[in-house]
Amino acid sequence: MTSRSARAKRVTSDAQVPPKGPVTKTRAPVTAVAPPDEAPARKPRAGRPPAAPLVAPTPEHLASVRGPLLDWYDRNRRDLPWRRTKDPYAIWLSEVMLQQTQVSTVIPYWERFLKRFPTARALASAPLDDVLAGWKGLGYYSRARNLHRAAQEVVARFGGALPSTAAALLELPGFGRYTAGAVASIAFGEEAPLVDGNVARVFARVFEVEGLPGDRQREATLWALAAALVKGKRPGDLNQALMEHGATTCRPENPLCLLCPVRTACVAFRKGRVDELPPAKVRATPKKLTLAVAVWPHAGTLLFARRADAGLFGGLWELPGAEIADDAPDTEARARIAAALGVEVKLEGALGAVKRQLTHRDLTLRLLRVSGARRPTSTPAFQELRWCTPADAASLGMSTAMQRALDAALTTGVLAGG
DNA sequence: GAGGCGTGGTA
DNA sequence: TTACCAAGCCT
Repeated sequence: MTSRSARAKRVTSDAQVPPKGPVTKTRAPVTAVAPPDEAPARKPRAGRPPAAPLVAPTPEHLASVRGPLLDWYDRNRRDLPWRRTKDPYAIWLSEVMLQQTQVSTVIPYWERFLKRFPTARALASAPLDDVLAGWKGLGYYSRARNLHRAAQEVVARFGGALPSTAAALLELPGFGRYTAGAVASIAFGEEAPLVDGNVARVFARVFEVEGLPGDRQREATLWALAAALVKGKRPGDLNQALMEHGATTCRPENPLCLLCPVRTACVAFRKGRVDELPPAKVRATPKKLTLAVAVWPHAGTLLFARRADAGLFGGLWELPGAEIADDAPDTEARARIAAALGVEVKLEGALGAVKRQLTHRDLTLRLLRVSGARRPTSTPAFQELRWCTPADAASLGMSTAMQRALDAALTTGVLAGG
């Protein structure tokens, strides 16, 4: 069996990207995918470059997927906490947390967060700082900022009640096509389609949708399929069934085809192409990012800084950091920190480094113990500066990377004995 | 539209 | 250890 990792590609930043085929602005040929018992009819137009076919399934083929999938879902659905509520706000929260994040990771966050911010109104009236603290460690922190903004908009424009259509939801910050479809269908019963990574994979196999992730034609095909399939009863369950099926059975690697409820309707299964659909995403090599991080003890506290809202770890607290070259000497690192803080600092010693692997960054935090005659209380490089004890810092919104750096710094005993 | 944006699980 | 990957959105 071909493993996905063997097929997966990785490009370095200076690698040549394979040239894309000639682009045609004319509509690609429409290919009807025949039900598995019949031979597929493919009629690419002569004289044109091959384009991803727009899959147009027959009503029979759709029905042969829809029914068995819903039956399977009724028997196999996982008992997830957000499936026990009909509260649109709670469902919305689950969908945002689940973006690019696995179910098992989300569950404790969802329960904690909902307890702390039980309604859209409660969330809207909370300081962003508290919201980010509730998101601490979950990653992709712009989700929390957008959620907070959207809650405020919901209160201001809709009296605290989430709008009930995908079209209206799409106007809110943090709602893309997927999340709008998910909340509209699951919380409000609208026949709104959704396509996530799971659904894309399921469709690629069942309907033999070609093309790489991100390809426009492919995306259009997937959304058209989702829209066709969701028409009917229980649209929310149908959408969840698709995702659940993709997450548990039609997995990226080692899919459980023998347990698959739609095996007989699956074109890839019939053709033996399950392992080659969908093609693996081409990922860029993470870029190196090195930050000099200031460990500045004073009277049982350390200096913390709140990052700008945009960009990496936006709005989060940190030991004040400044970007440096990977091979920068400590003297240069000290200078960068001094510039960021707007005061002179003295280098007291290096406290080692913490490395973190992000999806897109190879992050190194170099800890430098510093001191200074003038202790800063504000500086343009950061939204806010604050001198905190470790206990104070525990309740700040902070990335896991910086939490590790802080733990490492405290382990060295910088605060011991004042 | 391609790249930025986190983290933890898994093989 | 390393690399891939997961219920995407924003610019």
